Amino acid sequence: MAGAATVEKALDVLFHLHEAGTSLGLSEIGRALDLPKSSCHRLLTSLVDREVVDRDDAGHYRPGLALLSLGIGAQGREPVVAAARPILEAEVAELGETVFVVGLRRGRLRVLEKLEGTGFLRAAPGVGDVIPSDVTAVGKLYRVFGSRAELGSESAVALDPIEEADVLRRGYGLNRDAWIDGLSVLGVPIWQQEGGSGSRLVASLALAAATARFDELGEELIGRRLLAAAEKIAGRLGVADTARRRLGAAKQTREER
Amino acid sequence: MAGAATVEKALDVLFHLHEAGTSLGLSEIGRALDLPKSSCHRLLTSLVDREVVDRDDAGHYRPGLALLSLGIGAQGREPVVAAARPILEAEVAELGETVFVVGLRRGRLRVLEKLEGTGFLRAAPGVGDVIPSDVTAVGKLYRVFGSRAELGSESAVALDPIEEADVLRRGYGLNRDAWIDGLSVLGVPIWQQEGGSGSRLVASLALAAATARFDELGEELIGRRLLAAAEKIAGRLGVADTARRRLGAAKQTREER
DNA sequence: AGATAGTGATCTATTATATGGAACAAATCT
DNA sequence: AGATTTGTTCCATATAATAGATCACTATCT
Repeated sequence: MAGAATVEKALDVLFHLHEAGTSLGLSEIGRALDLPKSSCHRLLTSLVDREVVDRDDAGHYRPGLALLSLGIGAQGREPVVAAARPILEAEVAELGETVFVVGLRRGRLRVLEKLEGTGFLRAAPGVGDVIPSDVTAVGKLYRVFGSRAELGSESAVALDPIEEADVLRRGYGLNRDAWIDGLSVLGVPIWQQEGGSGSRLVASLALAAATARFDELGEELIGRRLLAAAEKIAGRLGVADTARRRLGAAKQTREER
Repeated sequence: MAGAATVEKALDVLFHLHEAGTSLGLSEIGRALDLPKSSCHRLLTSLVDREVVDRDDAGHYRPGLALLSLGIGAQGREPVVAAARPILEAEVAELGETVFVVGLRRGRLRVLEKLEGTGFLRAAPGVGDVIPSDVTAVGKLYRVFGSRAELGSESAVALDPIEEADVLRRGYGLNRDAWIDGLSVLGVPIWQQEGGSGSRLVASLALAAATARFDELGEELIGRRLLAAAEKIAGRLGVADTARRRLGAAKQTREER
């Protein structure tokens, strides 16, 4: 891939700071990424200048607050987020547990929006995070409903036929303690109507709760409510304009050559 | 400033996409930033590869969702945000209007956290956004309480002495229709205790409401509640460790030379 | 205290990398 | 159908990134 090596190094630094969790010193970063201190310093100078990276009083570096504007902006451009928000609010108010929306981007599942429940155990993915596609409820959903080869490499491993049948019959994906122990998740598809023809899986709606609390509510109730909520979101989304899609498709095929 | 020119160009592209609001084509970006198409293409390749920029089906570019993780991560590292969140929730529940926390970063005021009220008119700054320091309530606050020269160039213009006296007497900054017409904002300082000695202005807490609704609640009530809330946040923040501060100070003075 | 090892910042010659014009195929507009 | 605009690829040139050494400074260790 003919990219800009310097830019990729700068992004390496940025993501390393993100993953580190704590503020890092210049030498520390250089050692971790195998970059000379001087190179690191130059990259960080530019990043700090745009507030993409923040330098604290001690001279340590961490991700900067300009990323927050950029990130919120990116989220705001996802139509499904705007459509889902009031529905999420209603579900959280009713069920009291965490609900979130997941979308497929570049073969990976990303949390597009989340609203936390009122329970004590709020363990759930963060907004913007990538979640695994093998063991999760929404992952199963995409493997059944998503068009083949959309999902990354993991999708190569086909879903257990029995489980696939279950998903098709019920209309939702289920995951009990497989992803995170003690956490159960139920995910339903959000279908967007397309001009005339069929409909497309634009995102998934999921509810996560401590397994005990999950059973208290009951799988059947949760499934029913979420399916209804997904319908409402789809209604608010409206019909997608299928124009200007052939161009992109043509490009993709050419790239795959 | 000896930075990495290529990185800065890439950031130019990213911020341009952010500010544009809509998805942009390659030629469009190149024309706006005065960059050759080939250069633009190379920069975008790297940005897309890390999902910092997203390319839609039509081949148009927009800020990517990886920025959301990075942004939320950056926000999570601000101690004042974690301390303020439950307090914000309580205030919104009680008053029903939008409250937000603003911090000073690199001489500019940035919205660190926001919780929207239930009213119809929700006009307010977005999380991560920069707000002006001249006409806003929190801007006045920083010009009175903040140590001199902390704020950028705009602070050079001193605050009206009468207004300054008002802020000192009441303990809060006020802004009626000056920033956005029809919007009134009241801001109070959040002081963090420092080891032994004094205390430092770490952020500001503010409430924004339509002017009519603002008067309905009453300036006196809002001021009293917000000052109390700021105290609570300060209490949750604890005492700052003043260690490892001299190093940074020394560096700053050298840079100013 | 004095010495040592660590830090971040700065400088410079060398080299590798980004540059940007031109040419390309595809697609949209007239 | 022709004209224009799009995104993409190529390549010689010149610029910009590189990485090692050095400097100023602070903590840490005898």
